[in-house]
Amino acid sequence: MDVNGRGGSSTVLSEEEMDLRRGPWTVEEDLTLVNYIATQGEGRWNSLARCAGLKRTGKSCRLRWLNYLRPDVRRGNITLEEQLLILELHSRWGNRWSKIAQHLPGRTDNEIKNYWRTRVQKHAKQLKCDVNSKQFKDTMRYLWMPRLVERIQAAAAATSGSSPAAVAAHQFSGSCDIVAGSAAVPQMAAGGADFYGGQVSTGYTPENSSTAASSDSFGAQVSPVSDLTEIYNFPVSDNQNPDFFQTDQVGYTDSLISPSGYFNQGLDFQSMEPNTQWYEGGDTATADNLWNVEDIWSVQTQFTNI
DNA sequence: AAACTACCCAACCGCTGATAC
DNA sequence: TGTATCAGCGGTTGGGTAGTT
Repeated sequence: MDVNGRGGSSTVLSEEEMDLRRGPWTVEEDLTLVNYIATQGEGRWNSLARCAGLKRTGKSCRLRWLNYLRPDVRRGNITLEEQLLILELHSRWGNRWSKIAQHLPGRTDNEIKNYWRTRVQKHAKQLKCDVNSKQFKDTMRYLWMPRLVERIQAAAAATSGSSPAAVAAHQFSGSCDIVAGSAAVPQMAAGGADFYGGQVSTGYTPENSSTAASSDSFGAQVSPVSDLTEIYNFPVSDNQNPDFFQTDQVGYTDSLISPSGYFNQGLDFQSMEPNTQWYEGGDTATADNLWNVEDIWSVQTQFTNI
């Protein structure tokens, strides 16, 4: 069976011969694609593109559907929980965006990749270190991630003491001696799949089209500065004296390199299945700027002294 | 107000592995 | 077995927008 439409009398036309369109999708194209998939299903993208009457490559149709038109595509800021997960999974798998995306329901590999390149790599650049360097990985592992945990915990506590997010944050913080000062604690897996309860629902509307409006019209309220910049907003950040920072952070620094520390144990994300409904409500308001220049330099100084 | 810069992200490109013939 | 085509992945780019000078 030629499921891909190959062979037979079908001829493969060049893009020029087919007068294929490129560039941004129009609302009409979006609707055509959505309606076709609604009735015929997805897959076999090249034949789908032809049968639907779209002057696009199958590749383009697939990408548009997966990254934008799918009803379960989640839009808006990357939440703190998602940031934490991305950092952890990237440390484990590297640039395996698709694999990482499987653990963030509703997020696309493209979105995660963009997040990483625009936010995370920017900070590596600010720290004047390679994103793959040990220094930067340590920064992520021992500073950003614990700080994210703190913020998740704080956010959860502020909203509700018994919400799934609050419970999760409690469990998560309990597993981090950097935050809670305890090493003998349950790991992330203790929270398991219900670490973040909640539903993903972002229905497509014509307004969502990239051509109908700019990126911020579909709710992607992106912070002008990296989400991660907030991570180092320590109380001492206003103090320009590096000695003050180091003195104040002795205990913290010690815990960072504690062999029994939480992040030495690592997060047990392996127990998390793809498509797990793990976030609550979509906290899009918390992914904002946290990290100022002084903090960056403080961190740099700190690591050069470890 | 205009010019410039930085940022974000949708879309494209090139490659690889899988599959059908 | 070789070839053609497809799906999917990661890397890259171009355009729009917001902020700054």
